[in-house]
Amino acid sequence: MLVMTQEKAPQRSGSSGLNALAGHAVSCSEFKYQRGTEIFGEAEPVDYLYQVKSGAVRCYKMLADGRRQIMAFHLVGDIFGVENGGVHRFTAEAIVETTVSLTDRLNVVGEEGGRAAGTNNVLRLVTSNLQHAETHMLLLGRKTAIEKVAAFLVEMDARLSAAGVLNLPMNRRDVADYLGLTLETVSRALSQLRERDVLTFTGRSHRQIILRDRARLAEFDH
Amino acid sequence: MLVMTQEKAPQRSGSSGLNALAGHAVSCSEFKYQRGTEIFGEAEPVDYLYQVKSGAVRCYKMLADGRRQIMAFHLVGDIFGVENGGVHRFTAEAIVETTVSLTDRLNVVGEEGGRAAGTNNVLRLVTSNLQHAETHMLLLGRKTAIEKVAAFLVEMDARLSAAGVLNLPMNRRDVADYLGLTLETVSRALSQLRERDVLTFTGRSHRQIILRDRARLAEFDH
DNA sequence: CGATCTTTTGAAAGAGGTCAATTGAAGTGG
DNA sequence: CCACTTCAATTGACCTCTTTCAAAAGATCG
Repeated sequence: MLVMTQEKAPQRSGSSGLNALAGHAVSCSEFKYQRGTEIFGEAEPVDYLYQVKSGAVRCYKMLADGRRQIMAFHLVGDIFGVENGGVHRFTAEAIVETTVSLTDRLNVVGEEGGRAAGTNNVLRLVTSNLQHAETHMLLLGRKTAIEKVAAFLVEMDARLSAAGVLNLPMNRRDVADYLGLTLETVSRALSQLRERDVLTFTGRSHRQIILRDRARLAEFDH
Repeated sequence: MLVMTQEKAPQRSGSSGLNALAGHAVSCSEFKYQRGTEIFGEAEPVDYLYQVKSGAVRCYKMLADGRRQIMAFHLVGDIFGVENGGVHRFTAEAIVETTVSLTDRLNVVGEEGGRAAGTNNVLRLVTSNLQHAETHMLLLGRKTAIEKVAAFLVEMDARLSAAGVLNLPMNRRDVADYLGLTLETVSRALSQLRERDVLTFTGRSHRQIILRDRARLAEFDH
């Protein structure tokens, strides 16, 4: 697992070498991953901090028999791959063709040493991941299928709704593995919300969703 | 929620007479909470860092209709109550009579500023909480009832097994709310493990559990 | 256009939840 | 020490939500 395979090796893309983290000299460049390819794997050593420039990433854990739980989706602007021990605790994969900017991790920790006015970047990052995890545990442990799907739509709406259209990069199985459901149940919940005029699909793809009644959607998401 | 009620007010235990509330000079003292009382509530401002000296604490979130999800149990030695924003994201309660040592949070951050050789305390703390949350999401989203209960026993065994006896401070409802189950399902799973000779109860209480076959227990916990 | 992948939908089965009754443990006051 | 009460845990019967299995319709792509 420690060897970079051909499939997974990042391809350097030709764009700006500029630094996202209010930056330092260089230490940062961009890579492109084809859809479905692994960015890093569980138990691999941590080398970098990643930021999504375009595309989307899923981070997940798996059980021995193949059951998968997606901990989080990372969309444009999100930073991920922070660990404290030297090893990744989960796998990260590109959901669609994804460009990621790679920052040398030690360099970032160095910045933190600079201590910009009371709050430090890495701590804030980890804390916001923890916050998301806590909210998600409540969802996984205690919400019904329709509540889970509604909560997912609300979350995605806040993240990537452009011009009133929710353009999902992930498929139903990804959504299901994020919510602790099966893909059929996700599909049924979406159909139910459509029947009740909470949402519509744009003509073509069933991954483009228009939220017609956010108030009523919010009612489903307790 | 911001007012300290009589029930919830911590009782100073007989230790060092130094003042935690006044803030800076000395920043650590102990408080005792009766079982079932709140240590801090959701949306309350963050003032301190807590460490369990004796007893046990449950941290949970609730939905409007009363469904509860316990994010974590904190046992002797555990530190909890770390937030980055200024407000608690969940409620913390004493499960049994519990003594907690209270540390001024800013003071701790100050120490962190000292930067003890590369690793920083608060970051490590938050990261280990996040790690636990990630593992727990896998459990909540993808494990069966018996797998959840087995995983719970393995976790508790590692934490508080003394002299071969697991002495649980929490009741079945707490366990259920931790695992995303009902208390009846937890009870049934425990009975099933007992029937299969994986565990026994000590004569008296059903909160004292003897693990008779850790290897087989681990098989249930995938 | 054919092949593959995705999504939806239906029917049946199953895991866990709900409701209810019973037993057991713990604490209280006489 | 013994009723009496209360809380905790177990167990059973039934029900429901979600999963599983299967088929078909749609979308995407070479």
